[in-house]
Amino acid sequence: MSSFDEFDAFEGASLAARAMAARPSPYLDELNPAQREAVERLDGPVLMLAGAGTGKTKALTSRIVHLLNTSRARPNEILAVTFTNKAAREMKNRVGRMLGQTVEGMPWLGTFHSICVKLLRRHAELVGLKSNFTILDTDDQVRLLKQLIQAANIDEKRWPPRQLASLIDAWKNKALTPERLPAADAGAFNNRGGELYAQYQTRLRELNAVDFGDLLLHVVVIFQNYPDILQQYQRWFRYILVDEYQDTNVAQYLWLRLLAKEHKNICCVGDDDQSIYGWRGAEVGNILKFEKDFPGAHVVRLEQNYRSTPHILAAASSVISGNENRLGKTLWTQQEEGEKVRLIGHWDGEVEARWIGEEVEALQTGTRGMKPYGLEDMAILVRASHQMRAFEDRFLTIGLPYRVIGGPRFYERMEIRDAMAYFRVVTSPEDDLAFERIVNTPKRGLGNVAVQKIQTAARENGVSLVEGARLLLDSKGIGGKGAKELRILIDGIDRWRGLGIQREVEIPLNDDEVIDEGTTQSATRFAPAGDNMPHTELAEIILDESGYTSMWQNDKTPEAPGRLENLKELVGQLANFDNLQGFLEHVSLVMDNESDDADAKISIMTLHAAKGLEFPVVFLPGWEDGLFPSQRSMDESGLKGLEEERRLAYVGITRAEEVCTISFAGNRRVFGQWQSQMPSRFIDELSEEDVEVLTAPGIYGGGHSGAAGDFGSGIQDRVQSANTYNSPGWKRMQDRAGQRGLSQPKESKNTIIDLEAVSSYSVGDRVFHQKFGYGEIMEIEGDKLVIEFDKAGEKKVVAKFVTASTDIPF
DNA sequence: AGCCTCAGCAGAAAA
DNA sequence: TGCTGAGGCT
Repeated sequence: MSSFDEFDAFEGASLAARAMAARPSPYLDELNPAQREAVERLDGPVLMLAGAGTGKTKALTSRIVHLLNTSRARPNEILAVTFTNKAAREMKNRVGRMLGQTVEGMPWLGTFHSICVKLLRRHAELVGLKSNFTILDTDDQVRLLKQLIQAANIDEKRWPPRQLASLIDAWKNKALTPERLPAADAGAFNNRGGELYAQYQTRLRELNAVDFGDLLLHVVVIFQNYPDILQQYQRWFRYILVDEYQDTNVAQYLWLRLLAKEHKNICCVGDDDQSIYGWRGAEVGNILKFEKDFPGAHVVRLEQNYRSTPHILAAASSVISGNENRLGKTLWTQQEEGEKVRLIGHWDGEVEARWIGEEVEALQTGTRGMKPYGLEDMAILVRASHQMRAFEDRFLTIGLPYRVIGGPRFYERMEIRDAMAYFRVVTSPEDDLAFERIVNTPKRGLGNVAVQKIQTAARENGVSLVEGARLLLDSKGIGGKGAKELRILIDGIDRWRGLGIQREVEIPLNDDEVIDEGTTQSATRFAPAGDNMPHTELAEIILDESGYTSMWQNDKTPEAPGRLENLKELVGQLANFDNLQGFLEHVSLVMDNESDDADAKISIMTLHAAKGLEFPVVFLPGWEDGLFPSQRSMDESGLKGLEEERRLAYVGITRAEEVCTISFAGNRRVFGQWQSQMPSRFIDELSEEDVEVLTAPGIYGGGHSGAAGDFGSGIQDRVQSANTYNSPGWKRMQDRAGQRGLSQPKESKNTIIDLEAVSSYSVGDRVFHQKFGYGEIMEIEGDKLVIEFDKAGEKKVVAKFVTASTDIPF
């Protein structure tokens, strides 16, 4: 690592010749001067400091196009890394669009992890793996660690496997192998951390498996231990581009520095003000010390914002200016003035959700003196996911279509993981974790005792679990119904393996992947299915014959049909791959949960999930000290934590294009307990001239609600006794509250009563609801139905959200 | 083996 | 409050 200290000025001479063949570059005319500079300064280290909404992706993609257009590099000599598949996909698409062709020829544009998989498959043997290693996800990782903790006789109550998993993850993010682990770290986890980490790595090698952290770590280790291999890649990648540089961790940083050492043409794009993943190992320091790390670095600031109106931008700037360690940018815009950031306080979280629901409907019809907005133009961004529930409940009640972004990912669903485990058992004989997962799914009468026996048999003979099970059966070490079922399963696995047998052959790498010109490289790969059974068909056979499909067909829970749908989708996706192996890798690494559902719905998501997105209308609820900024974050990381929370606030505000509404509640129920809290300190930091304080009719407005009167005195008392809160927003709110405006009914007037939907039901009907499952109608009120759900209890739901059901109540 | 009850705990989350 | 996991009961 220290060998990096000299990173001298670049040499671009040999490349200048290539630039001779430059073609016209119309895309340059579409850039502003800063973007243009970032695109045209191709040689040497460049740091592109791109503020929110300043056309970062445009600059980045134009730069790639420019590299190709000026013949500085061939498509396969450009390394372009992103964090998410979504970002990689977008870059690919945009470059393709600009070039007017597909970018099949950019094999090194992808996520850190997908690129590392590619590298690691080539050199797996250097870290004791085979090139067809399995990639474990967090769940497998935790199950494995649990076994190790149990074997080490450690109380897993006091020392939970999850905790060890995150420790190991953190170490890998810092590029610490077990050997390099500092004593202080090794002493973590009841003094057994280092030991367990080493055992875990050994076990992974035995299973021919890696976890996500290994993908980077192994490659870094290979680069560090095999200079000749590193050199090959250093030479090959003439130009390196990195997106979201502020999110890189130590391992990624080392990886990049190693690769950039030869040509020194590295362009990192990022925004220190949007660094919100410190808890995930990201080092803001990486971007802050870029100029030191890469001497001669050129810094370009993109400061013209094309997204938000001036008030929104100014409010965001005023908040972020509270942070100390910043590189500093001044965002500006040419847009016209627009709305101020709107601020409103509520009595409690429920009132907040109700108010936002009504406000959304008002904005749809344009009754706020603004143009009407569609639901797809609006988003609610929360700090913690448990805040979402209040909105879901409310929106379900008033029949407002919404979509939650971020939930469980497709491949994290139980049925997908089960199906994949079956495929893994068939394709990788050593995959014990997969076998453990499916051995009793569906139920085969193979419980704990049976699995223990199989494990013992496997261990004693030094074979995999499948082989252990076979031996156990042959030696009659297991009997009864379980034995019969186990035999059927083992026979099934043998048969499926036979059906899907892939010819393992040496085939040359694709031309565009060749790294070292001159030598022909090849790798052991699985040939595309030729005379074998098509793998889609094989997949269906596995799922059917194992009884997995029928398990869900016989399942009566409301989720079952959806799960079968997902399985169908999974098999459908298979058609896009040459074989099961390729598919498994795709699912663990690439498959995400993007719903292409374009229906008009308001989006609900966390602030973290919102990074990179933008919406005309944004709601930012829950700005209360303790929730946002999060108490836990401040307790654990002190000022650093607070600054990251502040950046999160900045990210939130800058998602808004035209209307940004911040709100807080005086009281909130957290884990069933009522808590009252102060408005967020970030509210004080908003520049007064960019904020308009709203009062909620019907809440401040007096009238019938008992809570109305309480609000003023309750929160005021707390605020005055605390005597710390004197924000401009708060003072104005007090003034307004004194005025006692008009009272208005609390229920929305804009909900169109869909009597047609109601009239098709009567009391006693059985119905089905997407979220709550089956239930019976108890009462009909207007356009709403009171339904007693079998699982979820009594709920009031808008009629159009349920469908008639013919199922029999159990 | 599988259902049920009770205790414990609760964070943001890419690959 | 509501989910998860472990252990007890049938």
